[in-house]
Amino acid sequence: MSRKSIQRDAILRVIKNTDSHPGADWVYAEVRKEIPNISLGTVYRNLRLLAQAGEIKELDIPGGANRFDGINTNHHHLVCEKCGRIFDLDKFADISIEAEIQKKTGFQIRRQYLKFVGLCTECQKHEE
Amino acid sequence: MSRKSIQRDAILRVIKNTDSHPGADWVYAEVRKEIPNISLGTVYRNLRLLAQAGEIKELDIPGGANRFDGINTNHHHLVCEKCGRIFDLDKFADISIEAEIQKKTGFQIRRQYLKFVGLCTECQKHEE
DNA sequence: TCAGATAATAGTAATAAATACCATTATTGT
DNA sequence: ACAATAATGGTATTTATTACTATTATCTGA
Ligand SMILES: [Mn+2]
Ligand SMILES: [Mn+2]
Ligand SMILES: [Zn+2]
Ligand SMILES: [Zn+2]
Repeated sequence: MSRKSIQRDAILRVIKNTDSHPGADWVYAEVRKEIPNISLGTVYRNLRLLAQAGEIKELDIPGGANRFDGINTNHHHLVCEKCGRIFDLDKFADISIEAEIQKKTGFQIRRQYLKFVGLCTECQKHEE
Repeated sequence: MSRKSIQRDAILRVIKNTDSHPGADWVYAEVRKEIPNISLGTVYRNLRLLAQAGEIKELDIPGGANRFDGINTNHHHLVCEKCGRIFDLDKFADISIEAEIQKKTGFQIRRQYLKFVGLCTECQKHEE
């Protein structure tokens, strides 16, 4: 990722300016408002590159497309399995057993992902 | 899932008898040794049903097919991003902030997933 | 015991997400 | 400005997973 491009800048700006944890398709639609002929492949490639570079996060979601997160600080997520929305969990930032696990298992930990799957308050209302 | 079938029994037995967290394709190959003409769709359908029923777990893996886990007790995972193997993390069983989160956010938590992504001891050796 | 109801399957077609490819364009260091 | 080459757009392809449907297997209860 050694040269810059207006496409990558736009993609990064879009993802940094929402807290909705969007998928690649939403990012594509947003960036197209600025750069109408941007390729979907460019969006995927740059989202991947930005995630590898640690500028954004990529989230694996049960039964759906991957989602991206412009916030790269340590935090975790609530995933609603009804509406698909993803909420941040800032307060409980760190699962601090990482060092202990590294020592006991020898596994070299690079990233940790904690997600709670369930129903958001909205969707609880609409359940009978 | 009200009627039983020999296909579903075989699928469940296969997944309960390995600790390798296999994908659907591996389960398919294994069950075919017993039931050579079983359909891949049947494997997928039953893995999903068994996961919904809570008999097995389904794991979302970065950049790969979903994996399944015959152990349905509370435990978490180490995912090696080089070889793709998944290791159990039994000792540190429970992220116990669940009740606190439910109270503070109102989110109704049904399942929790904690995974650490990095390099297993094997793959660390083969890195320069 | 067996006949009707219907859940489950096999085989195949279709979908959706993500990646691969490649000729063209844009960026960067000199 | 120019050469080197990273990055893109447009398209084709792959891969995982689901949908469809005619047939088969399971279950219930008369
Ligand atoms: Mn987030
Ligand atoms: Mn496990
Ligand atoms: Zn919801
Ligand atoms: Zn490994």
